[in-house]
Order: sequence, then C-alpha cells, then structure tokens
Amino acid sequence: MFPKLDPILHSELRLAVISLLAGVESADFTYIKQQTGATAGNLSVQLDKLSSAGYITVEKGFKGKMPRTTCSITPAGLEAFRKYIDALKEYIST
Amino acid sequence: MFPKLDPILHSELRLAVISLLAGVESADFTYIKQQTGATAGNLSVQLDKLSSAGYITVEKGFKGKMPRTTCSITPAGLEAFRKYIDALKEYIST
DNA sequence: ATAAACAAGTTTATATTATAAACCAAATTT
DNA sequence: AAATTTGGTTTATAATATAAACTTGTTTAT
Repeated sequence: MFPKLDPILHSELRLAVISLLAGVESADFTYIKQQTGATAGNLSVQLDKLSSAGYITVEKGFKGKMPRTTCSITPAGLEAFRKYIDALKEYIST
Repeated sequence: MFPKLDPILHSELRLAVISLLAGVESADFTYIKQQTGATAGNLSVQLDKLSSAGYITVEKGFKGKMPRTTCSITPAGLEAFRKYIDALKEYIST
C-alpha cells in the first residue's frame, strides 16, 4: 500500500539537488548552493551521498585559477527520481 | 524556489499515517500498524509526534476488556498535509 | 488454578541522518 | 605583504528514525 521511499532521495536538500539537476545539463557547486540556500558544508556532504549512490557525477576542475565543482545527474539518478515521484504519489493522492 | 518541507510530515511513516487518516473518519492503532507495516514501537513514537504537533488526536479506550487506541486527523493536520503536498510539487514538477 | 502464549502498546537504547561550525588552501584585493 | 574572499572539506553536534526490550493485562491450554 505505501511503497518504500528511497532514503537517498527522501531528504530535503538531496531532493532539491536532484530536482535541480534533473532540469539542466550540469550545474556547479556555487550555483546549487545559491539555488538551494544550503550551507557549503551541508551541500558538500549531500553531494557526496548522491555521488556515492551513483545518482550524480561530480567533476572537479578549474575555471581559470579557481576550483570549480560541476555536478550532473546520471541515468540512474533520473530513474531513481522518477521512481521516487511515483512512490510519493501513493502517499499524497488521498 | 524550494520551499521548506514540514519536518513533521517529511517522514515516511508519519506521512503514511497522515495519508491514511486523511481518508477516513478514524483508525485504531492496530489497523494503522497493519496498513503501514510499521513496528508497534515506531508507530507509537510517531503517533506521539503527530499528536504533539496537533495533527492528529489520539483517544485511548477499551474494546471489551482490551485496550484500544483510536486516531483521527485534525483540521490542522489536514491543512498541514495539503501544504506539504503543495510544497512537494515544487520539488517534483521538473 | 496456574503456566504459557498473546494483545496492545510504551519506554529506552542504538544507529543513522542532517546540519552547522570550524577549518584549509589558494586566489584576489587593499 | 596583510587582510579578505572563494570554494570548498572535515569534524562535531543535534535531531531523527527505528528496533529491541519491557509492561500490563487477557486469553487459552494443562
């Protein structure tokens, strides 16, 4: 009746990140931080979790001389997001 | 952009309970336990939280000689559920 | 009549999670 | 060259979820 909700996605910040990445090719750390309003520390930790789960890729490079971290959603991430939304609907469709 | 999700409702079991109660007049502990598949301990704790938040009422009585706990959603609970759903849509409508 | 098993929960302990505070290295500005 | 800013990471703490253990009383079997 109530399907299990993917615990990786059932987190306010991680869900916001995935939602954001689902709509774009890629986004960098600073942009995600701005859009979500997260603190850098929290964002760093949650990006790690999404990355460890294989839901996003995190690439570190440089823009000029400054470090730059770029994130993209993976096919697995998109699929998990889709499934999460479907599961949620079982809860919220009264 | 990403609205805050009510932390009382952003919990798998509590959300299931509210979802269930939103559709009925009332439901007792055992029924909720069956429908959600929760352990009694977990359910007890989460019902307390929903009750403390004013989202449900919990009435203790007896059915014959056996104790029976009956739960109902409150108007505040229904409103919070509605708001939670609206907030969620900001996350999942890509 | 009493011991064993069951019902309906509650309390407490533990594991996990989320979050913020403190920190670090390098770049830029004054 | 000292101070500030950028772009993060690591670590510590607070909050949460969950299960295990316990309680109280009932029913069933011996």
